[in-house]
Parts: sequence; C-alpha cells; structure tokens
Amino acid sequence: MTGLRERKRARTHAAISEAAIALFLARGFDEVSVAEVAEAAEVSKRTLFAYFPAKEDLVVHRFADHETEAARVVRARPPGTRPLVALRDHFLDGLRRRDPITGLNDVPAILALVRMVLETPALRTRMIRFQEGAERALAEALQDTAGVPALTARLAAVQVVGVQWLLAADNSVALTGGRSADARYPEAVAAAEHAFALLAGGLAERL
Amino acid sequence: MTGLRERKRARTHAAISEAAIALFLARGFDEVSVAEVAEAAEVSKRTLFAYFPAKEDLVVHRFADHETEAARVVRARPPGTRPLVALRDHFLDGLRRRDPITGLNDVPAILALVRMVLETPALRTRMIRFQEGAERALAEALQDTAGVPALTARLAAVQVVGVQWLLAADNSVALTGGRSADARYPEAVAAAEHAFALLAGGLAERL
DNA sequence: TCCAGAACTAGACCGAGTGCAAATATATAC
DNA sequence: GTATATATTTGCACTCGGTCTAGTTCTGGA
Repeated sequence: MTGLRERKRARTHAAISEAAIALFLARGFDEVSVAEVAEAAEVSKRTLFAYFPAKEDLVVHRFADHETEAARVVRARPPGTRPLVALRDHFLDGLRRRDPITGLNDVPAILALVRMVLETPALRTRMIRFQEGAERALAEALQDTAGVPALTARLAAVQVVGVQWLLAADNSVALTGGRSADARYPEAVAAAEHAFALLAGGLAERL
Repeated sequence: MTGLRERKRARTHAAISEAAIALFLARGFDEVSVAEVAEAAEVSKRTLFAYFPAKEDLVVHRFADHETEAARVVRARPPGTRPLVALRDHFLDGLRRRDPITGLNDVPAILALVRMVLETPALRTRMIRFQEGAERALAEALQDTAGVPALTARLAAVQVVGVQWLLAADNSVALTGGRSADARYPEAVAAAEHAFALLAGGLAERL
C-alpha cells in the first residue's frame, strides 16, 4: 500500500513545510522568499511548487482539516440534539482542550504560528478560503440533517462560522498580549457562551 | 479649492480606471496585464501604481463608499428606531432602488462588473477587505449609539454584514442566470425579510 | 519670473509562479 | 536481473505584479 514513492513524497512534503515555517517564524513571512525555503529544504523551487500551490499554503495547509470540522460536528451529533447546541458544546470543548483553532493555545510554537497567520495579510486572506469552505460545508450539513430550507441553512452557516472566527481571533489577541491560556480561559468561555446565546436568541432583544 | 492640479488628478484617476475596466470586461481580469492598462490609459506603469495600490483596486475602488454604509445607516437612524430595523429597511430600500450593492441591478454594464468581481478570485478576495472594514465600522456605530457591550456589537456586526453579502451574492447569481431585476425582486425581498427575521429572532427556533 | 514641490517617466530590479525539455528515480513486466 | 513505462525532480527562461532610483516636467504661489 504505502510504497517507497508515497513515503518519500510525505517526507518531502513535511520537510518543505517545516523548513518554511521555521524560516517564516524566525524572520517573518514576507521577509523570506520561496527560493530560500526551497534551498533550506534542499529541493528546487519548481519542486516546492509541485507540493504547495502557493507560498501561503506552506503555512495554512496545516489548518486544512478544520475546514469541514463544523459540518462534521453537525452530522455526527447525537440524535435529538440541536445543531446549534452541538456546535456550541464542541467549541466549548475545544476551549477546554486548548485546541489551537479556538485561539486558546499558548504553546509557544503554536501561538507564534497563529499570531503570524493573523498578522500577515496574505495569510489571513488565504485563511478566508477555509472560512468560505467551512460555511459551504456547514450549510450542507444543516440542510441535510436539520430539514431546514437551503437559504436558512446558508444564512445560519455564515453567522456561525463568522462568530467562531471572531471568538478565536479574540482569544489569540489576548494570548498575544501576554496572558496565559489558563488566565484567559474563563473569559473565553463567557464570550463563547454569550456569542452562542446571541446566535440562538437573536439580536432583537439587544438591538 | 479645486485647483487645476486636483482636477487633473481626478481626471487621470478616472481615465485609468475606465480604461482598465473596459479592458477587463472585454477580455477578463486575469488576461489583461497592468502594463496594457497603463498603455491604454496613456500613463506609465509607475504612475498607474501611484493612483491604485494594486491591480485589483482598479476595479474594487468603485465599491469603496459602501464600506461604511451600514455604519452610517445605524448612526443616522431616527431616534427610537432599533438599529436592526434601520438596517433591514435600508437594505429593502436598496432593493427597491436597484442599488448595485444589493446585487439586484441588471443594467448590463453594472451587472457585468458585479459578475466579474464575484467570479474572479482575486477580486472577491479584495472585496473581503471591504467586508472587514464594514464589520469594524458597524461594530463601532452599534457600540456608540445602542449602548451595547463591545463584544455584542462586534458579534452582531459580523452577522449582519455576512448576511447582507450573502443576500447580494444570491441576487447577483439570479440575474447572471438571465432573470431580470424586476422578476427577481419579489424573491429578493422575501429572502431579505427572512434573513433579517432570522437575525432578529435567532436560530434557536429552527436549529 | 523664479522657486519648491508635486507629478510623471523610463528602466532596472525583485519575487511569485509557470512552461518546457531533459535527467533521474521508482515501479512493473518479463 | 534487465528492460521498460511512469513519476518525480531539476534548471532555466519567461511572464507578471509591484517597487526603487534618479532624473524630467509641470503647477501653484511668492
């Protein structure tokens, strides 16, 4: 199954990405050229682009899994559970587990990476594609499993995904400001609960 | 006040943008180089970049005004009006007026431009900066005039702006599919009313 | 009229990304 | 094991967006 070819490919892929991220973290994404990354990874520039379609992907491919995470949560929820509740509980669980995607992980290597993504325009821009993908996948999941019209599902997906990103960005900003994940945790939980309560109950009461 | 210098600048700005859009509409955004645009506008490439910071801005600068539109609507609402109601009414009025920003304008030149923006990844990406700016401005307006906490204001802004874009994109897709703005109008109104009702009442009832 | 500063220009330059043809490594058939 | 088909890698030239430099032209104001 996993021939030499496949294994070698996987190793090359990892080697390029690791060389890239090390250089980017040390000197900044914009201050390192792909030629330098290729040299550090001991491949040609041409080969680098055979593995990663664009410079930004050297970094953001690590977050690719999360694109369909919300959709999976909705599809895998226990029968009788409301989608919104499943999403909220999953997010709160992510906070508890210090899942990097919640912005609440202060392991230096991870925090530095998240910071770089949020602070580098080109990387933020690339991340938005994941956000769009997440919206689409979540909308489909809601439509399939909650028996709700397509428009409603899509509107809900936009709201949920947008809110989750805002929560994660806020947490990341707090940690970047020097707080520990443990110190931020209670506020992160409060913010998440407030956000999901707002999603569930609507804005009418407050606006 | 408006000396020759200023007028000349404005004329050059318009000339470059018009030359660019004409070429882009004729052959596609990616198939025209900035060098060609500069040549068509009879300026040097360097001058072009003195007026527009990036190729994408040759197109999207036309939508720049709308960045603060939602915020202005909230700030200018009659006393006693709820922000969400003001935003909904403004959007519905935009539909009635066939405001291009609602996606419901089928004047060929405008529709073609909107289509190009939505279908060209680089342009869509650039538009997202406006979306982020709109979120920030709206959040501030809500915080200033509705006496609501900062987090609540920001969460609401993300939801509102995201929903408005979705509605506009849907309308544009419908017109691109060949329908007239008048034919689409009733659906557009229904979709908008549904969306704002969802924002106001929350997702709990349906999800 | 003259000067300071703004606007413009040509051309070299940089980095991201692609196309191509040659070279090398791996898998498979015999 | 050899030969052959198929991936993979490579160097190199090229395009395009965008910047830098240095020098030129134009405009507003004293």
